[in-house]
Amino acid sequence: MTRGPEKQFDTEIALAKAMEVFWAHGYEAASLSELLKNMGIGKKSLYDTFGNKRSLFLKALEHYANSIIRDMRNCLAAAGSPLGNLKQLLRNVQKIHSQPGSCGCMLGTNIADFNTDDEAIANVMRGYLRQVEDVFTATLVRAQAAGEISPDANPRNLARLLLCATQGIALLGRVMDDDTTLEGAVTAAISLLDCR
Amino acid sequence: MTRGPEKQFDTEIALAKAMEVFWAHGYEAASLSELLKNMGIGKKSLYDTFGNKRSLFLKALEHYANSIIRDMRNCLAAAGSPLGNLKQLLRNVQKIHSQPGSCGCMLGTNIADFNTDDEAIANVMRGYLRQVEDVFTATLVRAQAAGEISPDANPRNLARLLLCATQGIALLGRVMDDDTTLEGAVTAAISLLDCR
DNA sequence: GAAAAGATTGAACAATCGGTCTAAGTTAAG
DNA sequence: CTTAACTTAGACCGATTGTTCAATCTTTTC
Repeated sequence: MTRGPEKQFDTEIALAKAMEVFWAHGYEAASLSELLKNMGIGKKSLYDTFGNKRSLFLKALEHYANSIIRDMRNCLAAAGSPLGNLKQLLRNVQKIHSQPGSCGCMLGTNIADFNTDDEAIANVMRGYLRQVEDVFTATLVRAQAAGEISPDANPRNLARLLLCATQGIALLGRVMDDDTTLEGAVTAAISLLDCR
Repeated sequence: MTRGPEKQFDTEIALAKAMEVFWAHGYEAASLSELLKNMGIGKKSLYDTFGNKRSLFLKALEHYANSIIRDMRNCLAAAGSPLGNLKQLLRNVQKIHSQPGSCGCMLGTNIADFNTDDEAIANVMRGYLRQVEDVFTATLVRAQAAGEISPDANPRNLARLLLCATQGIALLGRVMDDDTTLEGAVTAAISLLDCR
C-alpha cells in the first residue's frame, strides 16, 4: 500500500479555506502567502496537491458553484408554492449580501477579476451561470403551471433577469453600508413577480 | 510666468487613456507599465501630474462616472415618454455590454476588485451608485405621473432593482459569448415595466 | 535496521510590482 | 549667453509575486 507518512492536512478543508480567500479577494488579489496562511499548509504541499494557483482556483470555484447551486435547488424545490420559494430565495440572497463584510458572489467577483480574454476560465464561468439560470427557469415554469405568474410571461427571460439582478445584488452588497438598496431591489422584484 | 518647456502631453487625454486601462482590467490588475504604455507618458510625469496610482484611479473613476451619468441623464431626459426613454436606455445598455470585448461597467468591475474594507474608495463608489439610482428614480416618478406605470409601484425601489439589474448585465457581459442572456434579461425587464 | 516513499520546510528563482530619484534635455526670462 | 524652471526618459529601489527545488523529516515495508 502507501508508504511514508500520511498527509498532515485534510484536502477538502484546505480547499474550502482556499475558496474563502478567492471568494473574498478574487483570483489576482488572493496571494499565495495569504492562501497558505489560511490553508495552514506549506508551499510545496500546495503545489503537490493542487498543481498551481490557477488549478487550485478552478477546484475552489467548482466547490463554490456546486455548493450554491445545490443550496438553490434545495430552497426552490421545497414543498409548497414555487413562487413562494422563489421569493424566499430572493430574501435570503438579500440578507446574505446585506451582512457587513459580505464579499459578494465568488462567480461575479471573479468575472470582474479575470481577464476577459481568458477563454478557459470564461467557459467554466458560463457553465455555472447557465446552471443558475436553468434552476430559475425550472422554478418559474412550475410557478406558471401553477398559475402563480402570468401565462404570458416568458420564464427563460425572467430567469435571465433574475440572474442579472442577483449578480448585481451580490456585487453591490460588497460596497453598500446599509441594506436599503438591496432591500428595495428585492422588494421591487418580488412585487413585480406578483403582478399578473 | 512659467519657465521651462510646456508639458508634452494633454492631461485630459492621458486621463482618458488611464481610464480605459482601469476600466478593462480593474485597479489591481492595471499595472503601471500598461498604464504608462497606454497613456504614452513617462513614470515621472505620471507621478508629478497625478500623484500616485491610487489618486490617478480616483480621477479616472470620477471621469468615468461623470461621463456615464451625463449620458444617462441625456437619454432619460429626451423628449417624449419617460418610460419609452427608459426602455431605450435599457436596450442601449444591453447592446453596449453584448459587444465582444465588452469589459463591463468600471464601477462594478472595481467594486469587485477593491478590498471590501477600503472605506475611502467605497464611499466614492457609493456616491456614484446613488446618483445612478437617483436618475432612475426621477425618470420612474415622471413615468408614474404620466400614467405609464402603475400608481401602486414604488419608483425608488424599482430604481434600485434597475441599478442591480444593470450592474449584473454589465458584469455578465464581460464573460458571455452570445447576447441571448442579456437580451432576455432586458426583454423581461421591459415587459415587467409595461405590466400595470 | 535498511531502504523506500511520501510530506514538509524553507531557501532561492526570475519576474514584476509601485514608487523614487538622478541625469539629461528643453524652454523662457534676464 | 547664462541661469533658472520645468519636463522627460530611464536606471534603480525594496518588496512581493508565483513557482521550483534541494534537503530534511516521518512513517511504512521488507
